[in-house]
Amino acid sequence: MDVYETQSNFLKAISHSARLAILDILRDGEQCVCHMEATLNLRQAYISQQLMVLKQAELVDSRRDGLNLYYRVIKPEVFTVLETIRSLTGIPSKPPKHKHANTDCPCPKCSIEITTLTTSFALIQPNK
Amino acid sequence: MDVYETQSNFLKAISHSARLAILDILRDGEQCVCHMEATLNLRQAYISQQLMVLKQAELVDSRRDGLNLYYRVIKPEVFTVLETIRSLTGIPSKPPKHKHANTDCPCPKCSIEITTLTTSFALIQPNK
DNA sequence: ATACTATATTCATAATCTTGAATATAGGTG
DNA sequence: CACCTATATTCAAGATTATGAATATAGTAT
Repeated sequence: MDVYETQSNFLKAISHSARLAILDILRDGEQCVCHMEATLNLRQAYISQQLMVLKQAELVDSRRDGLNLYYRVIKPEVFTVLETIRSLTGIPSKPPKHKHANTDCPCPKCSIEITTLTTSFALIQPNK
Repeated sequence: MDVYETQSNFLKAISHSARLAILDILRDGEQCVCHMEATLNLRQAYISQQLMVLKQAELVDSRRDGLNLYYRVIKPEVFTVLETIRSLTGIPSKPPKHKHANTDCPCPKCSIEITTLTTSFALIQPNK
């Protein structure tokens, strides 16, 4: 496969608002699906679909802990790309870490960190 | 428009092999369309279409000099993105500058620089 | 086993992107 | 003005992506 093809495939994997939002969540470390669901206010199946795209692109991987699956970014350079894009599009650099946008996520990890919760995020609209 | 939307639109503009190839050509400064045509071995109308996409994304701009239109990248950060993507996809960093892949470009600029020509590039296949 | 929870997969349709073909236009030249 | 050259635009069909809905599965707990 052509080098530009390889690169465009990679870019295509992240050229999607929901996937960008997911990656942004993973910026602060692994998170379970239920957490993304609660934070992004998107249906579970939908998030799972997008996670599969990221996984196929070998950008993320998951780890099971009991009932929950924790996803994490395995190619940290992707954050460099996101930061550059952010600056390119004139979006203020790193927004405040959004560990948890609400308290609806019941996973153990969230329950613990819930105490330090402060910020909330705008919902993303599916597609444009 | 949502921030992630803005970012994904930007990414979509560059998630295309022909456009990546064009940007790569523009890495070394402005170039006329005829030059890209000769270098990439793609039809003029096609290249023009892709240039319009890049232009709409405000990634490039053009300057006329006589009969020729010279395009240049106006957001250099895009090269940072390309470099990072290159490393992400395991493609050896900057390839040799490909000023001119062949001698078929008749524009004044090419005629002058033609003397230092050495490298050639693999053709890109439209789409995947 | 049964039931429950968290997450994945399949399917169908709509929306968007890709690309070739034909054609138009703008600037330059005689 | 007539004609050439370089580049842009329009159109249409095919390919790919996005996404909702329904459903499946894997791990846990009883």
